[in-house]
Amino acid sequence: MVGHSGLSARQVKMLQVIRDYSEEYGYPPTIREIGDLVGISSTSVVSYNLNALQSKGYLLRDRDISRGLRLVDTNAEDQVLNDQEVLLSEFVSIPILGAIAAGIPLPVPDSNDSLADAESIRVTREMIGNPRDVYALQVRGDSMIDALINDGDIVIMRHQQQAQNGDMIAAWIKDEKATTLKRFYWESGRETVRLQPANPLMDPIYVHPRNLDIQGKVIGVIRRLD
Amino acid sequence: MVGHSGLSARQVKMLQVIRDYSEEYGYPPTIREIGDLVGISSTSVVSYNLNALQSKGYLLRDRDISRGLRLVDTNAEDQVLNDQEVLLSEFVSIPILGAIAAGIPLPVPDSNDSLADAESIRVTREMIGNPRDVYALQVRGDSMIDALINDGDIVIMRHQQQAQNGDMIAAWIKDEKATTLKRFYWESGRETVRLQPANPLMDPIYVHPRNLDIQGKVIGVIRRLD
DNA sequence: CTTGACATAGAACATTTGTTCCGTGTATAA
DNA sequence: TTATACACGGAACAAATGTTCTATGTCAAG
Repeated sequence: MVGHSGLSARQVKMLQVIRDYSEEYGYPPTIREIGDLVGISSTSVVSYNLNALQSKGYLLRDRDISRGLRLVDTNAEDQVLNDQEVLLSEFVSIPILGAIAAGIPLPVPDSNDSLADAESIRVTREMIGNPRDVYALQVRGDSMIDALINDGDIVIMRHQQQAQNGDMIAAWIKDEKATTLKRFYWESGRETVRLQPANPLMDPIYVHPRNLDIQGKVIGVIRRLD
Repeated sequence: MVGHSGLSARQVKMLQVIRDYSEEYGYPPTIREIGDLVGISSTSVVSYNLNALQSKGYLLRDRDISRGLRLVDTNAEDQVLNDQEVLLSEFVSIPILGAIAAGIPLPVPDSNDSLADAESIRVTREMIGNPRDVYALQVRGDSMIDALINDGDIVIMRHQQQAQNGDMIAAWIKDEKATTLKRFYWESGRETVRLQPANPLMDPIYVHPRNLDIQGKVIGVIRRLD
């Protein structure tokens, strides 16, 4: 930066401060902000020097406009943005077949559910692996809190009727007429199934296998906040 | 003009008006000026739509700052997209910058974090909106249970230091030297911030704004079960 | 020494400008 | 129907921010 003849040290500094501030925030500083950055306690002095700078042709002021400063010496500074690299990848469209809540049975996918007429969500393939028999459900209400799943979340399921130990499953408990999402463990010694909430603070429940209807395996949860 | 998915016609026009105005005057327009140029008589409606644009990632607002608007530059990104096929825009690769846990500060993204050397996760674009300043963190431990987020989950964040009411944010609470994920609410009457856990059974905590360091906004959670 | 231009500081003031609050209409779901 | 969420409009409010006014000190010219 050259050619600041006729400017006081203070005015040069003010110009610099205005440039830096504008660069950082995308809009010019206020009189008080300039004062703070340059070390001037009085707004009138800042205004005074801004007028001086204007009359010397270094900037323009717009009267009564907050931040109404325009640097005349606008060197176009091109900011280099670290743009996110966009990569190609495979994806799959998963139909959202309906809702899931504690009190209602899960919708069961059948061949009538074509992708065409259902709402759907697209995810990358690595999210789900093999897309066969995969569908999604939207969570209604907060009855799945124990599974760390909240209203509005989308649960991605694979339709299957068996489960292995440790699988997170969606199950219909017949006695209670309730749907639940829990991890499945077969307690061979006691001939019962232990359903373990994801939340470690919650206690597991034990059900007889005949009282249990496995609806599918949870293979993912997607939560979109806005 | 590409990539205005999810915006109303009014919001698209607002973006255009803000761009043109900033270009012409060197500083952004006020709410009332935007209203005049777009044809909105009420300042609250302009503000309302500015907040919508912010939550969709198109700009940043600085609270209580006159003309406190920063356009997020989608230009560079669009440039990349135009070079490639449209299909590429469906996916975004998000760098996983590190871990998040209650007791450790969050990693802060900077320009050194290139996509090349970080682990990354691919998601569909509709999951995150504008990919600028977006990064991901892997959750370690179960200290985020209150936020319905568990060990191994991946949290997708947008780096920003302000928040609006209702935003789920990642915050560092200085007193307690702890990171937390909660919904942000400014209690204007009490001059404090209420941090509300996602789990409705948990009580909110109240912190003084000076004791709070907003690290970013949570825009998504991804959980992969195997 | 006195005068006047210049530069400054502090405070009061006025305007600009963002925020909040209340009400309306509409579309959708219960 | 009723309830709810969303988008909007208008007005009052509060915070921010620019302007003005008075006063002080310096310095060179008369």
